[in-house]
Amino acid sequence: MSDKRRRRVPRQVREQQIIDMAVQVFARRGYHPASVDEIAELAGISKPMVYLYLDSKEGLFLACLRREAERLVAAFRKAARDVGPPELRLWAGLSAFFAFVTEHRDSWVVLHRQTSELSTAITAEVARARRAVMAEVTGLVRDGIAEATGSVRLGDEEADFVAHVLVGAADSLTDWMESHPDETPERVTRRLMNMVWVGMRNVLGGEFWEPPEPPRTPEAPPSEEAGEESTEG
Amino acid sequence: MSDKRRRRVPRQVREQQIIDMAVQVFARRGYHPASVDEIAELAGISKPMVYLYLDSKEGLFLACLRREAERLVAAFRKAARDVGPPELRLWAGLSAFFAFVTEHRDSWVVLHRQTSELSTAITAEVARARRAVMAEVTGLVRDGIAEATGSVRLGDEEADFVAHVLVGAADSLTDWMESHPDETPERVTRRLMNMVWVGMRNVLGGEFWEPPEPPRTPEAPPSEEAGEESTEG
DNA sequence: CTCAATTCTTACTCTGAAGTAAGTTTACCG
DNA sequence: CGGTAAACTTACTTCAGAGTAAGAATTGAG
Repeated sequence: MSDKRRRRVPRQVREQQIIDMAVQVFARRGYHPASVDEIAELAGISKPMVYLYLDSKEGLFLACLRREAERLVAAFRKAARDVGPPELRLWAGLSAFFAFVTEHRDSWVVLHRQTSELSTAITAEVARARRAVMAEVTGLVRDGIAEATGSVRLGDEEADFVAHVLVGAADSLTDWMESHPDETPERVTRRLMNMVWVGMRNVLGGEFWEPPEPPRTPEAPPSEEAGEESTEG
Repeated sequence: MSDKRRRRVPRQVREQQIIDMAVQVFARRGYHPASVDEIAELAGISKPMVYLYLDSKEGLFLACLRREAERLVAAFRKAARDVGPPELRLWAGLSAFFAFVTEHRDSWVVLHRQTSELSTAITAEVARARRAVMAEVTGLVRDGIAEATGSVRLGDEEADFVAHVLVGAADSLTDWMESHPDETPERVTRRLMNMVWVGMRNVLGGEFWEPPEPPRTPEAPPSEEAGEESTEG
C-alpha cells in the first residue's frame, strides 16, 4: 500500500485502466470527438501506449464494446440463472438489466447509442452485441410464456417481437429514471412487467385488442384476420 | 428538358435542398464524420453557400433537427386528430409514428440516435424534440386511460412512464421491422397495442403482477458468492 | 443598357487530432 | 552488479475538414 510509488504497471492492468477511461470518454463525447490524447491522459499515460496496447482508436473502441457487452450479458445471465420459475427469471433478468444500466450508464451509452458515425468493422460488433443482449431476453420470454400458459409456444418471430419491445422500453425507461432518482431498478421492472407481461398473458389467453371498424382507413383491408395474432409460429 | 439549366435557385428553395441532403448525410455518418463538403456537393453547390445560408455546421444540424421534429409531430397529430375515441386516437398516433419512421428513416435517426458527440446547444434542441414527441404520446395515453377506465386518471408520472415504454418500444421495433419487410405499420401497432394496452387495462382494473418472493433487498444479498465469473476472456 | 442585389465559386488558412519514429527509464532475472 | 525486456516518453508528421476572403457570374428592375 505504501508502495504507491510504482509508476510502472503491467500491461494487463494498464489495458483495463485505459479501457475504463475510454468507456467514460466515448460515452461522454461520442466516438469521433473523443480524443485518444484525453483518454491517455486520464489513464495516466501518454498516447503511444494506447496505440501500443490497443492498436488504433477503432481497436480501442472495439475493446470497450466487447468488454461492456460481456459484462452486461454476464449480469443478465447471473441474475436469471439461479431463479426457478421462468416468469421470475424474466423479472430477475430485466431487473438486472436496469440495475446494470443504472450503475454503468457509460457502458450502456457506448453499447447502444452509437448507431452511425462508425466504420463497418465497429458497426458489425455493435450489431453483434445488440443481438447477444436480445437473444438473452428472447430466451427468457419464450420460456416464460411456455411456463405461464402451459401450452403456448412462441415462434421465433413472436418472441423476437416481444424481446424488442422489452429492450426498447427498458432503454427508454433508462432516460425516464434520470428524472426520477428515487425509483429503484426493482420498482421500474415491476411496473414494466405489469404493463407488458400481464398484457401478454391475457392476449395469449384470448383477450385481444383491435381497432373497431376503421372509419376511414387509407389503405388496409378491413377484416382480414380477426384474432389470430399471437400463435402463428 | 434543356430548360433545366437554371443553375441559380432562390434561397428558400436551396435551403431546403441543403437540409434534405444534410439529413441524409447526418443520418448515414453521424454528426462529426459528416462533412459539409459532401453535403454541399450532394446539394449541387459549393461549401460557402452552406455557411452563407445556415451559418455553421451546428446551425445546419439544428435546422435539420427542427424541421424533422416538426414533421414527425405534425404527422402524429394529424393522424390522431380526426379520430374520435381516445383509445383509437392512441392507436392512430402510434400507427402514424411507425409509418413516419418507416418512411423517413433518416429523419428518425437524426432525431433520436444522436445522443452524445454534440455541443450543448444541439443537445438542448434534441432534448426539446424528444420532449415534444413524448408529450404527444403522453397526452394520448392519459386521454385513452381516462376513457377506457371511465374513472381512473393517471398522474403525470404514470402517464410519462407509459409514454416512455411506448416510444422506446416503437423505436426498438423500428429495427425489428427492418428484418420483417412484410410487416406494415398497422400490424406492428396492433401487436404493440395488444401487448401494452391490454396489460394496462387489466393492471388498472386490479390485476397486478408481482414477484412472489418478498422483496429481498438488492443492496444486501444474503450470499453473493455462488457462481464466480473468474474467466472473463 | 446599367447597376445593384443575389447567387455562387475558387482558393485559400488553420486547427485538432490520428498515428509514428526514436529514444529513455524502470524492473526484474540471473 | 550488468544486461535485457517491458513500460513509458517527447517530439514529431500528416491530413481531413471547418470556416473564410475575395471576387465572378446571373438576374431583374428601372
